[in-house]
Amino acid sequence: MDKYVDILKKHGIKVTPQRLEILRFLDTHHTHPSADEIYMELKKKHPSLSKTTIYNTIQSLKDCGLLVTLLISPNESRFDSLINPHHHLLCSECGKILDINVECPYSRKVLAGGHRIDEVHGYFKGVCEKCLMKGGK
Amino acid sequence: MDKYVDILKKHGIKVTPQRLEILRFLDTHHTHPSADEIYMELKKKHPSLSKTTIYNTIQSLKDCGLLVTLLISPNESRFDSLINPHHHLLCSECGKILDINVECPYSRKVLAGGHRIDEVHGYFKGVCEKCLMKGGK
DNA sequence: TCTCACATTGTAATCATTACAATCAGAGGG
DNA sequence: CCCTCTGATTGTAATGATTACAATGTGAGA
Repeated sequence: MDKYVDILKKHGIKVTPQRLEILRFLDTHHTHPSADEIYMELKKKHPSLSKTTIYNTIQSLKDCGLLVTLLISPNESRFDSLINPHHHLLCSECGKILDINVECPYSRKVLAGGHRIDEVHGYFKGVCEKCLMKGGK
Repeated sequence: MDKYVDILKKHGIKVTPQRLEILRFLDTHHTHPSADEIYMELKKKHPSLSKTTIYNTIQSLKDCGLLVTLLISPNESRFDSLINPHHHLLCSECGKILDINVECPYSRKVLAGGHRIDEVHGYFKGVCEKCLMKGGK
């Protein structure tokens, strides 16, 4: 049986082909795609797919804690299937979003000051190593 | 002479009443307003103000390094006049964005891995102390 | 097989932001 | 003090991501 069927069942949401495809895509492509990128890619194999379904499914997966929304791109939301907490770098040259695994003292969702912390996001903006090499900027 | 006149001159951009008002508002109201909130507030005193001017000025101030864009709210950009780097908490109860002054090892724009870092953003999502007290959530 | 709750689809609405063209303003030169 | 010219401001229209909504499809359990 499919690994992703199990995951959906375990989280108590209905298993559908669309949800399976979206979950599989996010789990195997850690490119932090936008909703439109997911849509364009999956439409190839599943032409009747609707963009509304993308948004609905993203919401469902988020509710299950299987997905996080990255707030790094000014134009659109990017999505990342949740494995372990990590930070992200948006490269202003190539536009790619890279995973950054730095030690973060606040990843553990603990914070002084009496606030309750549910999510921790760490974003860097700059130029990635590859572009620095290429462009000499 | 006005403090804000000096700031604009020092950064080599033209001094205009609109820019002065927007800069003053951001410097005296650290509520992380959206473009619309700035617009609504300043329109009271300056009825001919255009929303395009808000966006243009925000861009100019950003280019000068006087302003940073917060991408913590899923719906819109929030703006913060830059004093010292700090992190932010978005409270899901009251919707307010609070400054969080925690020690962050990456605030100094240094990062291993060969990438060039220009901006560091730390976002927390949760419930602020005040709402926790009130709601008992 | 039937049924019903829930998922999917497509279209239309919403809303922040950007593009663009016309007008305005103010610093500097005559 | 007026002219000029560059850049700022304004208003309207376009863009594009996301959401709302209504109609249709589907699959698990009776």
